[in-house]
This record gives sequence, structure tokens and C-alpha cells, in this order.
Amino acid sequence: MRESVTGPARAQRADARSNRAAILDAAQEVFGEGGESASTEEVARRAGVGIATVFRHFPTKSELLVEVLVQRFGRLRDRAAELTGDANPGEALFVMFTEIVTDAPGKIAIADALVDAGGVTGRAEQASQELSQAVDVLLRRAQQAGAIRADVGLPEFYALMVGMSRAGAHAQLDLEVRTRAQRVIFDGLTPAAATEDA
Amino acid sequence: MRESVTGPARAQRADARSNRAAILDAAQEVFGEGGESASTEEVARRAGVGIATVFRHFPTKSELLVEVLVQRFGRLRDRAAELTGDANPGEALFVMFTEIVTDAPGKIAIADALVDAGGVTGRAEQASQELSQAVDVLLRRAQQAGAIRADVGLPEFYALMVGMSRAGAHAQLDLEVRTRAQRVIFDGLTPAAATEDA
DNA sequence: GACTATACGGAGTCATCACTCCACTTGGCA
DNA sequence: TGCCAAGTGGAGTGATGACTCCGTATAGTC
Repeated sequence: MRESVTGPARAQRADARSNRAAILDAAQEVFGEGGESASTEEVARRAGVGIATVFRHFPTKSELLVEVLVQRFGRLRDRAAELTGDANPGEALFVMFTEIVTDAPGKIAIADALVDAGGVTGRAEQASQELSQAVDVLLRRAQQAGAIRADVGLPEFYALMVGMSRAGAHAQLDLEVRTRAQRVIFDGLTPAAATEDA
Repeated sequence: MRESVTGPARAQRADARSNRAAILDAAQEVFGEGGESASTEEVARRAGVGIATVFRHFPTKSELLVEVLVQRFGRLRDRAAELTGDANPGEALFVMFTEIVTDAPGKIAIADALVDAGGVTGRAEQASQELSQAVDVLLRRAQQAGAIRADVGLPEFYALMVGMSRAGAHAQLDLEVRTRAQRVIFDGLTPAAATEDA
């Protein structure tokens, strides 16, 4: 896409390409750990390049963050698509829930840093929407299979997922506690659990 | 307590006392809105005092944040104690859950800012523990009354609560979505919803 | 009303961080 | 092997924000 706008642009040099990859990897780590407070300089150090190089590849801290997020969302979206073929739709949804929550700590730190940097661009938003659409498909399938109560929509399912993600990301929940908390949610999502009062 | 350590310390001047209060109020607002990125200068402006005055009352940004948090936790703890007398223990627990989640947006921003400022001192931690103990009492009462499944402990209950708080704080959930998500959790907390597999 | 300890305001200091400039290096082609 | 466009590193730069210094104002007392 970038090429189609600026023309067929001469291919990058090999060192530039590998530096770009190293920077992205380092950024994953650094922003995943340090979140908003992590500095671009630390990314450069971890990637083994100068700061200028980071800024040449990603003109802005925001753009680097966006790229990292887009990659991460993309991976999860692919995973959701994969799970759409699963024979047990209810189980598939729960697996997805768990994977997103597990993946969350780093992602959240990065997303927060991005908000902080003021740069929630279209690209990140689009990647996030693609993921939520993929999750929506999983949710509907599970409902059609009768594994999930019908009065739950994507927004509240997402709220529950984001909630568990954030709870885990900040409070460092140990696995057992998180599992038990998720069981409560999963049980609550069951058709049998639905209560009917206003 | 402060007096007992430093001696009976001559009383503060009236203007100092009211400025201190104004600063705390302003800090509630400012940090509640802006979180980590809010500046002490903004607090001073909003309180109608100079920056030096803020720093005289609270020698460090951290200490100001701690004070704000302690107040907030204290208020919720009192509310929990109040609800402990409620005739319907299950309902009381849900009310507490909802109130904590509702109160959360500002509190979370402040807590995050505090972590960011690196100063989670004993005082803030203690206030937070007092709150969780008060919630624990509510939880046990509800379990004894048979309103809540027995296999749920304070940690996972807290995880669910913190999760909803954080989901709401960051994603700006509208009331209806939050209500539906909470219903899923409440239904899942019901004894009838408990599943028994490993 | 005068006096002074207490408290105040805001200009200044210092550190940090995103981002730039430019002299130097190097991949890739002839 | 030599050339040079493409790429690099790191010392700046400017903005921001926590915190300090000190001359001025005022609450509270006689």
C-alpha cells in the first residue's frame, strides 16, 4: 500500500530492513514492559541502533506504537479466524477469550502509551475493529450452537474480556485466581445462568 | 497521628487549612480526569494557589496522590461497613460492586499516576487493604446467606471488580453495556451457576 | 494598630524526552 | 574494486514538568 502511493519505490537495503525488524521487536518488549513511560531511546538501545535510526523508520513515537499494535491485533485476528473452524463453538470462544486475556499485558501497556502519545490513528483503530469483528463471528457461532446465552452482545462480551485483560495486566493476577474469575464469567455466559428480571 | 509524632504542633493558620483542602479537591478532579499525564501546575491553577503552595503542603507529587487515594478508599470502606448492616446480603454485595465500579474511573487514573510516580507508600496500601477487608466481610456474609457460590474467594471477586472498573474507566462503557456485563458476572456468582469440572 | 511567625506566589533550576542535523559508513551495482 | 545513494550514529535542540528560592503578604496576637 505504501508503495502504491509513493510509486514503485526502490527496494530497501538489507541492513535497513533488518534494522526495522529489530526495532519493532525491541519496541514490543520495551513498551510491553514499561508502557507509557518507556522511552524511544531505550527501544534504540535494545535494538542495538542509534535513536536517529528509530526515527528514520518511524517518524514519530506514535507511529512506532501503532505499528506494534497493528501487528499484535493482526495476530489475534488470525487466531480468531482459525478458531472459527473449531468443532466446538462454545469452547472455541472461551479459548479465544483466554488467549486475548493472556496476550493482554503487553498490548494494553502499548495501547495506553499510544493514547498517551495522542496518536490513535486510523490504522490501529482498523486493526482493532478487524479483531472485534472476528471475535463477533465466534460469539454468534457459539450462540447459534446454544453454548452462550442469547441476550449477550459483542459490546458486553468485549467489556468482560477487556476487563479481565486489564485486571490481569495491572494487578499481576496469578494463574489460579484468573482461572477462577474466568470460570465465573464463563458460567455466567451460559444460557442456564440467564436471569430475567429488569 | 501526625501530631503525636512531631509533638502537639501549633495549629495551622486558617488560610493554610483551607488551601490544603482546595488543593486536595482540585487534585481529585485533575488527576481523576488526566491521570498520569496531569501536572501539578494544573492542580495549583485549579485550586487557585501557586505551585509553591502545593509543594509546601505535599512535598512530593506522590504524597499528594497518596492523600487523594487514601480519602477515596476510606469513603468506599465506610460505605462497605454501612452495607454490612443490610438485610439482604446478596443484594448488598452487588450494590457495593456497582458502587466501586462506578467510582473507579477517577480512582484508577490516580492509582496509575501513583504507580507511575513510583510512590506506592504504606499509607495508600493500607487504605486499600482496609477496603478489601471490608469487602471481604460483605462477600462472606453473602455466601453464608446462600446468595453467592461458595467456591469464590476474595481474590477472584476482586479481580472481577477491578476488571469491570478498568474496562469502564478506559473504554467509556455506556451504562447499558456495563449493566449487561455485570449481570453476566452476577449470574455467574450465583450458586446455581457453579460448574464442577476441573 | 504594630509585630512577626506563618504562609504565599512565581520566576528559576535541573532532568528527561521526543525529535533533528550532519558528518561518516556501507550495501549493492558496474 | 571503486562509486555513491541509502543508511547510520550521536551530539544537539526545544519543550515540559517536578521541585526550590526568596522576597512579599497576611493571620493572629498584644
